[in-house]
Amino acid sequence: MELSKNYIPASIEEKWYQHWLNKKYFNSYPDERTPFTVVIPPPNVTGVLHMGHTLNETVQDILVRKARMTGFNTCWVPGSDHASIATEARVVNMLKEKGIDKNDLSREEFLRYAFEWKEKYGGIIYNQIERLGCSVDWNRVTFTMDDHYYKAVMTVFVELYNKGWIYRGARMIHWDPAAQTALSDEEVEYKDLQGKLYYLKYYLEDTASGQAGHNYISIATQRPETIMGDTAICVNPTDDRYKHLKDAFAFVPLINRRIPIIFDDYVSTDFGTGALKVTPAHDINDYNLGLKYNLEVIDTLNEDGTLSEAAQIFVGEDRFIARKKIIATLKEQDFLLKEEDYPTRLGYSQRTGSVVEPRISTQWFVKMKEMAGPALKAVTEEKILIHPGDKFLATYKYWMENVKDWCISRQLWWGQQIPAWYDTSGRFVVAHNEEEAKRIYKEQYLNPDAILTQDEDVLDTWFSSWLWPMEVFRGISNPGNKDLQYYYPASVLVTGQDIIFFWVARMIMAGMEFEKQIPFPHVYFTGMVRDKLGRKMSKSLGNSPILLDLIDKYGADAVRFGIMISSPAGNDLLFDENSLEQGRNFNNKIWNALKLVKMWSERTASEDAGVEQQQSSLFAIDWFENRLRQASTEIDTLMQQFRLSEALKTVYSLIWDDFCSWYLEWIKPGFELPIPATVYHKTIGFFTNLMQLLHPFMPFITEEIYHLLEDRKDDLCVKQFATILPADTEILARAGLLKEVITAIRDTRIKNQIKPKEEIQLYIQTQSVETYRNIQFILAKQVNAKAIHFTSEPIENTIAIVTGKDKFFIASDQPVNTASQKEDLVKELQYLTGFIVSVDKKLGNERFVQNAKPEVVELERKKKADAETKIKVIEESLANL
RNA sequence: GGGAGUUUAGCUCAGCUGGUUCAGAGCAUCUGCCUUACAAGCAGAGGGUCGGCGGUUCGAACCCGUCAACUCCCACCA
Repeated sequence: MELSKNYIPASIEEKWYQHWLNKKYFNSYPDERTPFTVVIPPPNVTGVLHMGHTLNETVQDILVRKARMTGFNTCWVPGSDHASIATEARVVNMLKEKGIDKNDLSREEFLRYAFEWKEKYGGIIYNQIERLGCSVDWNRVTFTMDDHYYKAVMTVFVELYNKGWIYRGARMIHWDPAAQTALSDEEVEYKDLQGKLYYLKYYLEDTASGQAGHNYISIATQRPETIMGDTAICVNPTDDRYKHLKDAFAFVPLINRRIPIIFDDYVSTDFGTGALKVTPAHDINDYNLGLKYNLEVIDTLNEDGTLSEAAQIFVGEDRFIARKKIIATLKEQDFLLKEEDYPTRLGYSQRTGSVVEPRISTQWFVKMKEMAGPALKAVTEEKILIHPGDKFLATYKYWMENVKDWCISRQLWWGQQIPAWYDTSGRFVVAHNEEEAKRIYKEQYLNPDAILTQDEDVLDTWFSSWLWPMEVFRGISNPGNKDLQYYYPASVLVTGQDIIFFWVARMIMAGMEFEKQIPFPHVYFTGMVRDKLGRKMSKSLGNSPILLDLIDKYGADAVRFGIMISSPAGNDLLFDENSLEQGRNFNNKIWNALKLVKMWSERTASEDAGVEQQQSSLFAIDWFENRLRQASTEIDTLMQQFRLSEALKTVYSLIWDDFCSWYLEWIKPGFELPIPATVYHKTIGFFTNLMQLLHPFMPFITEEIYHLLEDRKDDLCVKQFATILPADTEILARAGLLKEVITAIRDTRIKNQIKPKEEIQLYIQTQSVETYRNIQFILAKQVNAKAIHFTSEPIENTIAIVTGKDKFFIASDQPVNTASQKEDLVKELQYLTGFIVSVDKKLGNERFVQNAKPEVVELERKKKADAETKIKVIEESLANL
């Protein structure tokens, strides 16, 4: 069979994914095995997967594949999230481009468009998950608006409502004027920016005339466009500047509304002018003041962020334009005292990016306090472990302890419609469906003929996502079913740290509330993917690569490798295509190793190699066997600790360095010579083991090679890992010594400008000739020695090297440079002498000998002894020069 | 304003219970090689006051204190 020069991923990836699907390896059904369950954090149906998803899915697939090969019944549930506000925004835009205005559509018509969109983009996402090689159970695809899911959300809403944990009320909420909907606190992102503080004159009432007098009170504000909503001025009661203003009134500039001056210690005397304009409709603090002092609430903004009729002036103007115009007007009419720069923070809608407005609005809320308790306990009692823990534990705790009620209603169409039905007078009932609503209404209000209409609003996306680990197994819609019992709780949740509050915390709450059980015992937080300069990936910066392009260019395995190798656990990942290149190169390295080994297959022979070669090969096999055991143990441990990047590095180095650079070179037969059959088969076995170790990380190439190495009926994908045997450290140490000798001699060759092709004569002066007997063949080959001789005397006119206790003499055609040799040896000698001084200092210290552990002291003694013998050997060599 | 985290080679990071796996890895750099799998490769090398200062200890990258820089989260001061 002819193997291509380099590894070509495309057709191989396609072939094996299809094969795995045909074999139904990814489909899971409850059985007697222990389950390993992972539920995908459902990507939004709004678009394509970004690098954050790529990292996330790769991590999950590694864990799942490893578990599948370790005897677990693995079930990885894929799916997507309807992403209410984000998707609706996209669909509205898409319609706008087609010349369709959402407002001209009925709810049903709009939803038809939205579902079309979902079909299209959901498909794209699933295709990408497939291309990455994710071993998800495609029979279990779940969408957060599936019928059963919808039903589950209704059930949960009704249950919590009946428990008194969901309520409806007018509250100050964050309003997104672009999407024209309420937001939860979590959906608001704050950004620091440079704002301006405007100092305005509010003329005081002249008590005699009842009109504005000449005196004024100066007030600082960032938002002059809200003055028309002012209903009071507030100062601190202890502020001497304003004590005389008790029971006084002032007039709002431009509109001349008469407002009282009130006193409350909420106002700080040292900020601005110490006087605060109170606008209850547009500021949370002002709202609270308003409640306290029973102030009028004047909402001067429309839902779309333009000024309302109540503002009286600039009606219909956008809030930001209105601000500019008002400033100009205030200036003209001499109300503006001064303006100054002021660093401030503004809240932005996470989804639409527009500046949010605090606004009083009637919405639905979930009481969170009760649910926070058990969810906090689950983590503090370590029933749920967060990885990496130290970073997030405090954040999680703080949030749970200070959690506020959750605004769950959204003025959108795309999502689960709130199951509340109103009569014409505003009375309402909450029910699973309209029929039930009618029945309940009839019982409650004794009016069978009332016309009920359902609440227009839908629920926050996260109000469905928080049920994900349960409802993907129909846990809410079909309580206690077999799948739920078997698969829930999931084994691990892998997600981004940015949604710890949106999703993780709430899933834990929901799990504890509805299943009385944690949803997962482990949470693994991946970092954020940034570009190589550390910037966030964004469309506008153009630094967000397209996953499918990367897969086309490098192959899925290389993408997985690249993103994992540069992804330290829990830290942000600086994405650099360079690392994908490294992954591609790794593919080629493996591919070429395969080519080498396959070449030998045509030239196997019975044991007719020379004795030396046979011995050497046996040594190499013995060593690699144990190295493999050692590395496998390390990899296992690392993976259990979720240190996947380090585990991958270990496999990488095991394959590239140990297997390719050392082992294969050691057993490589001479040019066009046959290889002993046993050595060949051992090597195939090792190669297979390596592919198995690597498979969770790079599934495609490993499966391909698994089948190219030998004709097989089974597949690597489901090949179970064998029990790892303990490694023989003695053989590992001997190989270590051999490598050290080889490297030292190669180094010497280069330093002495001995051409790579030139063969040398190597003399070894050692006390233990036996050590070298069975590795002679390897040694000679690796340093390009024509022959190896053992000697008891130094050899004249050669280059001498000291490694450990042994001396090596290199005879070559190159003239021997005694001076440089001498220099090297003297340097080494100086180092060792200094080393002994420091060790002696330690050993001479009584307190060290007394306090340190005996092993440590013993070790120091050994160090000293070793150094002393080495010094002796070097001194001898120097004497000979 | 509150809290958490980070600081080790040019870059990205390991370094677990203080002591030989203690100063490491990968990438990058430099030198030499088209050596019979691989130049997307091979062989070799250089590179660090472990952020600063102080302390504890026989012994500190590691523990304590302090200062500095950076990052993130949370918070209603107009």
